[in-house]
Amino acid sequence: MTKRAIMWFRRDLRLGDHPAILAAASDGTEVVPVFVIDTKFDGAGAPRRALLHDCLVSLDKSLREASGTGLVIRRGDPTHVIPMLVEELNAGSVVVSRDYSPYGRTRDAAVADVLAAGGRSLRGVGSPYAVDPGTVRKGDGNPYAVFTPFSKMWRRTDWHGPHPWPSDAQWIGAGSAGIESDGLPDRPDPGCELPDAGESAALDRWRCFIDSTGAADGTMRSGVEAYDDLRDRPALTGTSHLSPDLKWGTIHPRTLLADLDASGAGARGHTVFSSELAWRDFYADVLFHQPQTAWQNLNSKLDNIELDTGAAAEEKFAKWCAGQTGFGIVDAGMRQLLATGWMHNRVRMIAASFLVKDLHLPWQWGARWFMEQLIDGDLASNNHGWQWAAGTGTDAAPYFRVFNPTLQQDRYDASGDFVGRWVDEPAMQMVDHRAERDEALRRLKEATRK
DNA sequence: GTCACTTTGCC
DNA sequence: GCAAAGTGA
Repeated sequence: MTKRAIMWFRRDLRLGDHPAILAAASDGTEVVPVFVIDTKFDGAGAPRRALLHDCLVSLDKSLREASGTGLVIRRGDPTHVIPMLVEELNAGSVVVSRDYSPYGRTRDAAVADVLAAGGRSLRGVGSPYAVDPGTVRKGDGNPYAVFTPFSKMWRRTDWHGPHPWPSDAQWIGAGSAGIESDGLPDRPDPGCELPDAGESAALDRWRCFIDSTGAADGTMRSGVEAYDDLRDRPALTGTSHLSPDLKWGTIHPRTLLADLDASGAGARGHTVFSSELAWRDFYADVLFHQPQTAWQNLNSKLDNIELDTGAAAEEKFAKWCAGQTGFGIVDAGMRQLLATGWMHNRVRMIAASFLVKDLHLPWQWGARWFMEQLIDGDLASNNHGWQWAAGTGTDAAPYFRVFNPTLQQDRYDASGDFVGRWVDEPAMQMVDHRAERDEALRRLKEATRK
């Protein structure tokens, strides 16, 4: 009798360079492609759920083209849905790409327990990272707390090369006899424009970034070669825009790293871009070792810092969310976020610093807002990015490093092109940066007083 | 214990 | 150029 396995997709919505699919399909095993719309995420941000919807449409289409059979979609709690499907389909195992997020680990452990009770197994193969969380360690076996030494070790760690396309997989999915899919629920209204979603769109974006000779400043370089010069200029398309693809796994960082090696991008472009992938792996590693730091200060010494609360704080927060702070680059970024579900990374840092240092609000408020609005919202990268900006996170460096939004704007948007694109009214600054900087430093000193 | 280093920003 | 403290080797 032919063996059958379930390929349970989560945030790995592609067919290429996908070791879990290859593992599921080995020895002629029939593979049922499944995605569970987890009711736990019903309240997640509409832009991200809409992009997920588009990624699922694309994956379903790719499966149908490859095999004439589609993605099996079920809605519910995976700890119930997956074991039920195993029964229904008489599958011997369930194969997944490992999920290292706090919720993902809990969910997968629960699913594995239920399956084991029925004599079946949950098999984790691969992850969304070039180097799995927990792999890169110091000489004494402990994990790194600072990025630079982590990244040096990360670069010395071997990662697996890209995996081949699963051309001989025996897919048996929606449309096959006896296999039913609930189909996709209605697409949530994202409230903003979304980029093209899916694996081929991701590969197009990437090829455009490494192949073109048309860097955004008009020099005859590829995007990756110009990356070091242009990545901090929000008015330009100097970054890859692959963050939503990495979030949903429509492309894998392995693919990117291998292409960088092969492209002759030059040592500098290669190193600067790949270090961004190292940041992604680093934050996943930090969150893996300390899951509570998703929403709690990594540096608990700052737990008692004075923060604003009450109606006045809510009012300041609302202005920040709406892009009505009166600081051009902050407002432009916040409006870009509302209109597109994406924000340039330099501007994320500036907007985050402003919320924490100028408005004295909890970084968690900003992190939650970003998670609600971003199409690339990833718990590890987003929340540890916020902790970095707040000075509570993985930086040996100090809280007293305070961004000056005006100087940042002069430095990275000197022409005013970016701010002008989103803001046309005169600036009425809601606070005095100089005074709030001093106030932030005062609160820090008080909190860290021995 | 020492010493280099910090997605650096500010002045 | 300076500030400035914790990490990592």
